[in-house]
Amino acid sequence: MAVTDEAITKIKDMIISGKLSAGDRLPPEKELSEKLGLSRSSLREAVKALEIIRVLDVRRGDGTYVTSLEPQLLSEAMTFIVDLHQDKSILDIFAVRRILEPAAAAIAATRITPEQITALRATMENINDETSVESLVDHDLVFHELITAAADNSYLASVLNALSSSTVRARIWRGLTQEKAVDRTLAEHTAIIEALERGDADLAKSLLTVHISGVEHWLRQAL
Amino acid sequence: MAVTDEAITKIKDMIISGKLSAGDRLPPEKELSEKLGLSRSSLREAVKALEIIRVLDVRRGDGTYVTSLEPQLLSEAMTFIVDLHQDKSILDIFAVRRILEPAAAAIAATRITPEQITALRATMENINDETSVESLVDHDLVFHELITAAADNSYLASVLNALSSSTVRARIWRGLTQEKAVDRTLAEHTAIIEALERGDADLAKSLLTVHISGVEHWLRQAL
DNA sequence: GCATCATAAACATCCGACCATTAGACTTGC
DNA sequence: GCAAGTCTAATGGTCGGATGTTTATGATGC
Repeated sequence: MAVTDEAITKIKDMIISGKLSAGDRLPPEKELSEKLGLSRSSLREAVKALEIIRVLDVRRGDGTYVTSLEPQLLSEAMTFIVDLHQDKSILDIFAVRRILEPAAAAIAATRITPEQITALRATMENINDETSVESLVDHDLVFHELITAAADNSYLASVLNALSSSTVRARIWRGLTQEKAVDRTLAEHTAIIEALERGDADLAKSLLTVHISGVEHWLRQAL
Repeated sequence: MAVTDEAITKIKDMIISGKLSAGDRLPPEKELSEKLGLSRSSLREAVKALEIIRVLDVRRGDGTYVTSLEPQLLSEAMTFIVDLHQDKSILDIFAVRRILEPAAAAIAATRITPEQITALRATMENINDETSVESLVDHDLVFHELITAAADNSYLASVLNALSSSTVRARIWRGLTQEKAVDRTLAEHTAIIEALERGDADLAKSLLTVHISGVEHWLRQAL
């Protein structure tokens, strides 16, 4: 194994074993490189790799720290990866979403707060036929993130958010607007909000399944 | 943004835009660094970061290539990340598994092949009270991977495999053996195989839910 | 045709220098 | 005493080049 990979493994192990905890500061690059027995250049490659997957947080002029390792950071790292995979088999990704998101909605229905309902309704305002694709994507992102957030499981939210990154959504919404399917999508969103508000987990789950399947169906014929 | 991060973004964009496709070879480090306007050292940090998330494949003495970007590679990258998160909220991770794996089993029940059934049974052989924890973990890994593989959705399998990495499993099995719960776990595995063999999707789904919930329950009281 | 070897290309590693930024100590002025 | 500004040491960011190691490839000889 290359020295850089060894360094990555060593740092990873230090975190898993608890020698390094969330928020801890690593020794300066020069010192750590000597300790691990490699050059600063090679160590920096290792640190950069761990930085991109949100394990380390490098602050210039200050030092390098272990991130909070919160689930949300998993989402960022996963999104980066999924963005690169999306063209390969977007339908497979959608199939996973179709499993997770209805389940998330069912959980959300049992514990969503009035404030979250209000926030959901807010995503529906000021949307009409002239709304730009970018704006539609933004609202759609917030809508679905609010639902997954209401399910109160950060990992569930992370995986879902990564699987439906804004890059993926953008391409889909572009298609939806061309197909004049925006109205239908918004109507489904409205129905979902109402089900959540009534605490009807079963209906919310089914509505989400229908909602996602609809987009999936459009995708299937568009490809 | 630092030059290294710019390089990461540029390479990523080249892949997303299609200028670089799976299997393509990148220009030599020296040439690419000049093209992107940064030093070779900095470029190498970018390449290393993309290598660890399985986007680039660096072959010493040969060159650097874009990986196949197959879903399985997503799993490797995700596993690396999840390993670092596991202590934070393993119960949340289990909750996601409890959603995904029963759904995967239901799909698997409709399309599993006799060969896959045979392979599943094979994971049950030679297991008894003296079997080491490491061996139990291995068999358990194969058992669940076979089910997710039978569902025939690489992304579903990738996410599931990452969420139940061997590191996570190892700790759980250590607990299970202490609790003398190995027999029960194996009995549940047997029941799942039979349901899959009969093509009973509904039962397979429920059995998986029960199976995972059982472990979840043990975990909840152990923590 | 096949095995062996020589060569060049490409990545791996290291070193040392210098730049840019930051946190924190310090000074200043009130 | 306190607030604002300043200075400095620590730390990461970037670079260029030198050298080692591995691999692919073509030449060579049989």
